Amino acid sequence: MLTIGTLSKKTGTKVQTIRYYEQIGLMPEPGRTEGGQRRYDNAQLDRLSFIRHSRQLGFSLDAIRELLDLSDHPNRSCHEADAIARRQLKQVDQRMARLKALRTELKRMVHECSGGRTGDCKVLEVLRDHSECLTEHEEIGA
Amino acid sequence: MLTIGTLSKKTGTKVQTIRYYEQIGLMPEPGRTEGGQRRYDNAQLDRLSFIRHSRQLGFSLDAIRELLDLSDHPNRSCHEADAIARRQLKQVDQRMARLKALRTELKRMVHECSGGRTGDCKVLEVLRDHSECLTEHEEIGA
DNA sequence: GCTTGAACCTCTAGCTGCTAGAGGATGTAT
DNA sequence: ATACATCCTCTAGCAGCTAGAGGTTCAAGC
Repeated sequence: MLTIGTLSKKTGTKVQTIRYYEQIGLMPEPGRTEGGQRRYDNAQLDRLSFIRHSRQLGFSLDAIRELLDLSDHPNRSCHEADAIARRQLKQVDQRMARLKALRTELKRMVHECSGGRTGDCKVLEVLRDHSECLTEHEEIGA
Repeated sequence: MLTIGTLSKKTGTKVQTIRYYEQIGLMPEPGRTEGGQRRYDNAQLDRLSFIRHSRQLGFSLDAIRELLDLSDHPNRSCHEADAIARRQLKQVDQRMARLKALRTELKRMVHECSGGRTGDCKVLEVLRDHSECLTEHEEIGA
């Protein structure tokens, strides 16, 4: 039986985050001691590791909820899991493409900075005038 | 003189967002009609465009605050603006590197999916067991 | 001048995915 | 018995918006 602190260390998840996952129903309610402290078993350790790893791969908590559900039913078709992963891959591809465009723009800005007064600063000038941009980058939150 | 709605259309910023920027002090308090409606001039249009464009390039609102401040003082050295842009570029580079690692992993997951039962699903298996990963990807929020 | 209706106003609450802190109870080692 | 690390719940906060309720104002058409 693991305390929440031990689980925290083993998975690299903050204690507060574990409680948060329980609150939103991603982690099941664990057993408690007489005094009311949470105690976890290995199944729960596995589940949290799964969540953690999925987060590291960028899956949203909603997607993880679906993936966990699929994982709990080994006889269903894995078609859905595959679809979720593909969706995630697509998102990553899109984000990378956007970042690439931003990078180009940023590089150009920095490259052209002559180190003089802010009045002549290329960095600020580019920010002032979108028309100077070589690439389109309409989306925010890349 | 522009209404908030016109400003919104011209900059592609939602009306609520413009009011939010005013609330946090990123946009100045505009003039008002007798009835209390906001009216903007071209200086404010420029300022919002600057903010918008900076957001598109991924700058945080705090960074933008600094950049705006620098932009308001044309005689200062542009060293700081350059530093902010370089910092941003570095962040973009880091995010891209992380995304690249994630992409590799996701691609592998999806590629190995055989389309059978979830019990044998490679996607879920990889999520279950981090040790199967070829790359490290410790950071979240890539 | 009057009516209509789109656009404006303020205020509050919500989103994702946590994180931090207050104020107090529990568990374990000595 | 005592110390003190860890646990508990609860509330509020972070970025950066977004949405909705409930009410007012503006401008155009008649």
